[in-house]
Amino acid sequence: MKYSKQRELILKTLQENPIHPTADEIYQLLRHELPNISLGTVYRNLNQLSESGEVMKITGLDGSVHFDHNTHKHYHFICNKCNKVYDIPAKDVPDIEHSVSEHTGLYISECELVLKGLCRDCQKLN
Amino acid sequence: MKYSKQRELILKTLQENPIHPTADEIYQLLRHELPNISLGTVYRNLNQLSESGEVMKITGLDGSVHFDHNTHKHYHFICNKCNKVYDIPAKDVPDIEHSVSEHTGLYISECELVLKGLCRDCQKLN
DNA sequence: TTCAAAAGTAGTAATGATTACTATTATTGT
DNA sequence: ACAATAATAGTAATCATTACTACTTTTGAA
Repeated sequence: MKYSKQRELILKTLQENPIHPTADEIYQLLRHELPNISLGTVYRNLNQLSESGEVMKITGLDGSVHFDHNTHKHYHFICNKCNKVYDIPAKDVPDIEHSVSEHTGLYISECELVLKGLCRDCQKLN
Repeated sequence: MKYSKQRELILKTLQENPIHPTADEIYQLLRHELPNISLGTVYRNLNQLSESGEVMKITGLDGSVHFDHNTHKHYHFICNKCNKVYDIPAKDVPDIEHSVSEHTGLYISECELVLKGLCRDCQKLN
């Protein structure tokens, strides 16, 4: 993988905007700095970066695809009211892989968990 | 929601084919019995049925959308080798909702879990 | 430093899944 | 039996994503 300014800025945008943006949101943000970056470039780089493990690709319950620069093991929560995506650290979730593989004999390599509900702010507003 | 033969057959197809088919797979299966059913009809009905809770919509880690007539609480596993989708009964998985809401204060209403790895058959073939 | 191979890019076209639209048909309660 | 309402087939439109192409950057060795 060769260096490119575009890839560097995509990664930087992702780090500076921990809002779990979509490819198009990153594209819109980047156009300020790099007016004629191509949307295809954003997709290509995000896919490369998620292949190489530098970013994480999250598919929401509605099928929308978000990207996350947090590569520590963690899960996600999407608020039904404000639609924000929150990180759930692995320590707040019981060990799923181990439990499932013990009960079923399956070998588990990946585990995606998406929770939905109301975040703390939106609970107050009720 | 009025009765329709199309919706009845879509539900029947889903029950008789517990392979977690996609909308298009259901469409292809149904064309044998109902040669000029429309793909749009399949989508419309699957969405209605998942709205009304009669079927379950699953988004795989790759974003592909599958449907499941099993409405008991359960999760899914997709084999990396044979690509089959398996049901994981809730009893094989620790109580995620409770644990997360205790640790985070979030109110959890939905919980989608998709695991990937090797199924028992594909483990043997290694 | 120079230069050619490899990888990356912008811009555009193509794809594939899903939804919207419309004129027609089926279901339902009275 | 009939009018209101919902559903349908078929087609066109949309949206996210990928593929393609001619051109530009990066990189490492001569």
